[in-house]
Amino acid sequence: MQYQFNEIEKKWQKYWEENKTYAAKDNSVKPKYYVLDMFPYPSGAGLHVGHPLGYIASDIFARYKRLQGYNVLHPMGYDSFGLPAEQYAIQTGQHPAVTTKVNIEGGVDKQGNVIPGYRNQLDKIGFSFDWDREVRTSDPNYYKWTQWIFKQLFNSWYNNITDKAEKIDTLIEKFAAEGNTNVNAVCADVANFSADEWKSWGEEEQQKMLMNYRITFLSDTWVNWCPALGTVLANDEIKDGVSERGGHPVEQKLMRQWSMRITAYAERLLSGLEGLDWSESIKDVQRNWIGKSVGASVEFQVQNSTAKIEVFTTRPDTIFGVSFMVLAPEHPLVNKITTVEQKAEVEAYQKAASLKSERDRQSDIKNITGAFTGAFAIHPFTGDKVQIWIGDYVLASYGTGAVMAVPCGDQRDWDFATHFGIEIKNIFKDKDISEGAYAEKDAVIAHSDFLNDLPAKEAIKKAIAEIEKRGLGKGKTQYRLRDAVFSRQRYWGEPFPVYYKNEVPYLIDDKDLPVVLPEVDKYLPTEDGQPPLARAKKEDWNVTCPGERMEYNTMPGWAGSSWYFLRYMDPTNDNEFVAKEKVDYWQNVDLYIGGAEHATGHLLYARFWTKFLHDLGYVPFDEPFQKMINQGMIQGNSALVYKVIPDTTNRRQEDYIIYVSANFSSELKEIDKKFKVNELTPRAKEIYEFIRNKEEEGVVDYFTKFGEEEFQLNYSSSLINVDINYLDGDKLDLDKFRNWRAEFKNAEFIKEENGDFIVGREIDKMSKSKYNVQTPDELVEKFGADTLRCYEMFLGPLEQHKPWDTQGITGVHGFLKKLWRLYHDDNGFNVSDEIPSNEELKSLHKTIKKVKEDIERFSFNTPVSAFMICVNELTALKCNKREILEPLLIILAPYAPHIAEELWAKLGNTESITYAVFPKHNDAYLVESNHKYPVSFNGKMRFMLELPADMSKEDIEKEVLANEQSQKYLEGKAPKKVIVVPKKIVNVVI
RNA sequence: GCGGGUGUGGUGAAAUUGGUAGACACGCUAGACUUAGGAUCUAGUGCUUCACGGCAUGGGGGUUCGAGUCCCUUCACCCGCACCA
Repeated sequence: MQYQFNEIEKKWQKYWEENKTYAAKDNSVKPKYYVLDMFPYPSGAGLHVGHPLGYIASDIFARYKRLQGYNVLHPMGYDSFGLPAEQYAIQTGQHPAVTTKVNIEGGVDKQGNVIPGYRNQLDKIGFSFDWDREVRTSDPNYYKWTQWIFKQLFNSWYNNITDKAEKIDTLIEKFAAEGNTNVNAVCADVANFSADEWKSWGEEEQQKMLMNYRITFLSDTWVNWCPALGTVLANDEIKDGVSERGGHPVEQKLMRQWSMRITAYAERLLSGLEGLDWSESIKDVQRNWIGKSVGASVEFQVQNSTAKIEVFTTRPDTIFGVSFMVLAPEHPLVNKITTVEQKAEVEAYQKAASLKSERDRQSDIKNITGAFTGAFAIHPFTGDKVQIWIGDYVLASYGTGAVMAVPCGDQRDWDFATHFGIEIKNIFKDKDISEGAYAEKDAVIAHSDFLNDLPAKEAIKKAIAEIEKRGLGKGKTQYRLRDAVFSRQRYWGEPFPVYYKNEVPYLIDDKDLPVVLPEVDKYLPTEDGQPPLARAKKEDWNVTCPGERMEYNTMPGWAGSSWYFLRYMDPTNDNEFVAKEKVDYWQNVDLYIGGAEHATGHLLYARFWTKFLHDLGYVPFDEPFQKMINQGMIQGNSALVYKVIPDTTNRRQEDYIIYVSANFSSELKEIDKKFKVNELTPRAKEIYEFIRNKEEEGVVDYFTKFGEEEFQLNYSSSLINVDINYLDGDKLDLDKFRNWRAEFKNAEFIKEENGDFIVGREIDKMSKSKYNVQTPDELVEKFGADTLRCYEMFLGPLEQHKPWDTQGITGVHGFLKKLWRLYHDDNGFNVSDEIPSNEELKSLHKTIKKVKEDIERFSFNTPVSAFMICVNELTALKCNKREILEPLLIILAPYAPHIAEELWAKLGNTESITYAVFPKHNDAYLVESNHKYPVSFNGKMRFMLELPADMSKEDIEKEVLANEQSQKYLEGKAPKKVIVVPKKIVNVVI
């Protein structure tokens, strides 16, 4: 009886759906476990084999946890707002909501392409998702709550004293009672005001003041404007100076935008990483992105001026080494302090710097440039005059846009000083700074007054104390993290629950949420450059706008994905974003699986929102994802064919395109240059003759003749990608290839001796344009979902990147067939109730032990091998005993749930295997009476010796030395030492 | 430059605490059965040597009775970040 995987899989997928087998219970006596996959964007291209890799791993873990008695939450949904659907809408006029629906549910797109649909593709793989909890960020019932969270952020401020976000009401009370003098908040630069002043202000003025404190706030900020996409981008959406999506140029533009005061959370986002079970590299990326530096801010008085220059330094211990100062060219003080003599030079420099893009400045770091302002600052301790320069190695956007330059301790300052011939003071004891700065923090300070003889680390503390004592500045911590821009000038995103009255923003009432995305005539900006939503008239919106207009921006992609894991706990709640008792039960995500590319985007924002919701008491935890695994990328394995077009002067070359099997590429090179026919290697001669024959047919001359029997082939060649579906291994199916496109119809092929045509290989990203996309659907059709699941895991460690290769899939498929045969004979299902032998029990129990241990350490590839070994052993033992075969199904079920269910049912079980009990291994079956000792001499293994497992060390030593084989290796000498490790090895040292 | 990661047969890989390196699978070779579905089974397969043996976990060194595993050093590739004061 054959293993009919297609029938079995359809049957069980239907059963699971009808019986809601994977529905999670919101209250249960079982312990909870939350397994989540990163939110997918449902693109029209559909799934390729790389996408489900992580889903398979998380599904195995979810199923394993159910078998271990956990109540498992394992949901799936869609991050369905986003650029591709909108770009498609701009091109075709089709509403992005329609495109999105087709991409998820399947159908035909506007150009007539059949879209399989994410959901259909996922269903075929047999995932144990609780689909009743599905969410889509573009669903008004979902984004109602994204808008609600936005309102909470708007109505909150960050109190540095309590170190958490608080309701804005508490701030308003303070303002009314005592003004802002005693308020310690994360906010914009604001002047002090009294309670009376506050009360004297009108509504509008008060609102404007509050905007400086709100956690989401409206302000004019320099943003990354991407003209091609017609929108602003966050820092994490830019890679190498161009937009991450599409690779378009980005420029700086001052725009009125919503931002999120994520900087308030910088310290907590940093320290919170400690307790997370994430990879070191992702944590490092986040640490780097947050960029904490501890130091001091110090003020330098400008000579003959009231102006002061504030600098931030991490090395206040080196303050006596300051020999000049550098301001960013954009620094506001530059124009004030520059002397008349230096004015021309400084302005020229400023102009040159402003013309350079951010990217140019960064790529041009070796070129040291700057200009002297002619002004001097007074050193706060020594009273010395120090020159003030401008230079574009100082960034306007970091710190105060100014540095105190310490050339002996900072390489950039050293380079600058050396280049412009500025004095370099050495304030380090016994350090040579003639060749470069000494930047390590382990020096001892010298020539520095009260800091002399102190090691740097102590000097830093002392310097800060002194700076504060003299009122020159204070200890300060600086972060690289910037507030996150939250507006997008796009259509397909969450509308803000905001309207404007006199250009002051106000919130739409909770009872009127959601503010639904209005219909517009076009998905493009208006003629005067307003975002697409400006096309909607006031009455097109579902809410009555109490002001003159609604907000025209929409929220960025990360809005919906920053809290989706909470909505899965309570997806249909109309009264709250998530009910308290549900979030109290489910808590945070126990295991999160997804790509590493979201390190500075989604993963940081979701942590920020979680901490914020925690501060307001809405969620009981302040980290969303406790453990995370980042699956590696599956790369495409492109197939390349060498296309050779012999050139002639008098003939259309396309008539004679020749495709050359990959193994001939070196031979092709032989005839590429001048050659003599009789000197060619046999294979190269083959090509020569092949083309020569063509030549005679066509009266053309592909070969240039140089002398007697000396030729050179004239040709142009290129490598073309062929569809990997036309391959069998590396062999190209020539009939399929000829039928692919008209131009291949009459193609000529130079094949291997055995008649095969071999393609070249290259590892690329999997993409349609390379014809190297493997869809899971094809493999499920051919081999079944269980095979695909096991194979994707069998490929190697989850985190590792690996090229896709279907070669090995037959091995995994064969294993499942072999498993099937254990339960069947020629007449059908046949399992006996006989008592199993010790050998059979041992095989099963060692597999139980290994599979459990491996899954628990997230080693998903090794259990597949363990299953194979077990099935091989049981096949060899001809074991068909229930007591072995029934538990085997349970441990296999997470990997191959369909075949497990089928055989489980055949064994007479009436309930799904999903909630069976994962068997416990019994050590008694694993103990061996004998152990085969590898016997080594001087560390080299020479022979095996089987001895009783409980034999004493002394007896083992005697047995080994008495063994006749040992005599050969001892060569009559007495051993110096014999190392015996019971049940491991014996090593004889001679 | 800084940070993180990876280097093991023809290929994907295994070896969890230092203890038989290469499990399991692909591929390949030979054979059996059947002569078609990409079926199934058996044997072999790191390199080298006729063999005894020797050599092998990117390279070099060290610790150890014993190192893929620990330490030092070096090379290659991949991924982040990058004038961050």
